[in-house]
Amino acid sequence: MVAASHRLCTQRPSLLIPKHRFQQVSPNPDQPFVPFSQLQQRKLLESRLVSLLHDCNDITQIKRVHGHIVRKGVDQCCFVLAKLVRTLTKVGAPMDSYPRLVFEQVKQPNPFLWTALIRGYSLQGPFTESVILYNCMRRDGISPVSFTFSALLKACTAAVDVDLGRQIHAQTITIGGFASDLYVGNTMIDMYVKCGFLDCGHRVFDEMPERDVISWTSLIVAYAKNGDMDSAAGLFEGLPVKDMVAWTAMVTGFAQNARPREALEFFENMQDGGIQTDEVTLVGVISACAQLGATKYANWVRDVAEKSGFGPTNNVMIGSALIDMYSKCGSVEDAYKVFDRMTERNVFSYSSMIVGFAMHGRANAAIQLFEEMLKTDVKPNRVTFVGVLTACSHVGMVEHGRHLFATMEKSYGVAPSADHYACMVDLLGRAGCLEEALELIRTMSMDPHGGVWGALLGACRIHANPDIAEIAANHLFELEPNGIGNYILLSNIYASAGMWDDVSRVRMLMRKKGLKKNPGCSWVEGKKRVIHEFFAGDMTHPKSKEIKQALEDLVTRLELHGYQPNLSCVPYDVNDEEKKRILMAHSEKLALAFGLLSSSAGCTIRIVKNLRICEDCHSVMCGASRITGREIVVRDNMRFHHFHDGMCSCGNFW
DNA sequence: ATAGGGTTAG
Repeated sequence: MVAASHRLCTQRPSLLIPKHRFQQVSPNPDQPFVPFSQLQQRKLLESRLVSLLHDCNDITQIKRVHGHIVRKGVDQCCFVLAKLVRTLTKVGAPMDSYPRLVFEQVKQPNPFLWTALIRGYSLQGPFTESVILYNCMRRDGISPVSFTFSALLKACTAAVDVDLGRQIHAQTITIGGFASDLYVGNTMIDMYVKCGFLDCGHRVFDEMPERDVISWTSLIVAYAKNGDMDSAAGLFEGLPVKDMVAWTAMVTGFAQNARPREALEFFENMQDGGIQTDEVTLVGVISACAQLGATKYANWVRDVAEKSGFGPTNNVMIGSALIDMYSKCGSVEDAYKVFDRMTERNVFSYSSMIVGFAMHGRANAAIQLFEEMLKTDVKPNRVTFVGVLTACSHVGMVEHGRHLFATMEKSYGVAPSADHYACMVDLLGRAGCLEEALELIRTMSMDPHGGVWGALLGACRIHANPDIAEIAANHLFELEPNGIGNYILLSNIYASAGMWDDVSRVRMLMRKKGLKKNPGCSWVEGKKRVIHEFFAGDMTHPKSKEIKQALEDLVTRLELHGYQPNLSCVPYDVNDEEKKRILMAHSEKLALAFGLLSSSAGCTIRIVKNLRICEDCHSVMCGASRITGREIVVRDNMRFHHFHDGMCSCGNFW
């Protein structure tokens, strides 16, 4: 019985119908007309019903077909009903209601109908229901099919339950041959890696008798998510046939691991190879551009997106990614244009825009947009609050921030996380309330992370408070033993307070740990989307001579306007001449000089820096914007600085 | 049936 229905169900009769019909109508006088057998007619009917179900997109359509099934008297046909259950699952009908009822009305469900139900629960949960059903199925003596195991493994993945997954893995081996099934193997890899057992996933991969591009891609993604792009690239290299999804996994992997240049490199190779691009690829590429801050490149990517048919008006994800990209490329206006054009907005779109305003010091715009958002159906999330609180912090709106923080859980259902505490510490700290900030940390119900203590340490630098700085730093040294920035910040705080013994103590500590200062690096976009990169003291650029000369000329002019090099920005114990030399070689100054040389008057100069901009460079940028009449936008690792006519948007407070 | 997706923080 089981075997018979099995044979019935594995056929895809829809492809056979035209052929049968053709044979019937072809005139052949030698062959008498043979009517369809009852079985043939029934198969024809079933395949028609299945294809009807295939086109159903909502529950009313499905109900209509169901009525048809009942009227035609095939309401016990498991093949058709399995399709019905799968379709119901697809449109999101709750498993316990309609799909369950369909299943329970059948006297002898076949493996496919069982599996359709198991699969439904593995998508919607409760995931234990999938396992219960599997056990019932075995108890009734029904043999599972490979699809059954895929569905069960998917439930394990969704429930992040590797123990159950291992049991099912064992079953696929004992029950007979299922472990060598390609689909089962692929789902198994996915289960192991999503549960965090990459090595197990790799072993399954190694043991599979047959693999396809999906097996490889699952592993590539797993390595990428683990931060191991080199292994991912090694696998990708060995992948015989690379499809769009595999390429996209590489592009996205590099983007997510802060290696935007390689992400773009892969994207370009992908295009050269004639591989199609879809919205998922573009999201990765846009995110890479955002990290690079490369405006011309960004505009090109936007063109590519719109030519491929994806723009802010028809795709929320692309739109939100573009908002982020334009904000990070220094143009909050362009970001807002995108936001404005979007026909559909979700929490990502709003949060990205709010964060964008905050980054650019447009706190009022951020808060206003937040209030606008509250009038819509879109609910704020953790990120939204990080954005608004950051905005308050940058303009010193202490009271507003306090109020938001106090009410966010009650009014909006977002419980403050350590990140939000970090924002509050930043807000209070910048406003000079260092003790209150420290007290707030002490009241936290969760463990404060590096961000919280880091915000306090940063505030101590602004307000020159070495005592509290020491408390914050000690926590940071424990939490982030290799975070070089913390040591430098603390030593700078001691240095400005003239506590030289403590300065050398911190330096000793750094030396003992073998920590070296990250090299400062800035980049600026030249002509033709080429990105020019400068390290501190870097003389490797082909135009180094001109750059050095241009910088000297600029500084000479600035000195006439009262500029004096801020020697305290050099935390080394060297003479003043040497300090001046070091200051003149800061990467952001090199980038500025190159930008002035290589762009025409009236062009905004956009510079991106990997570290926080130093005070001396900040004042040079201010001065340069005045005497050259240029707009200068610097993105450092924290925020944006818009220099215009001698002033900066950060209000010299960063 | 099975693979790829956007935002935050010192």
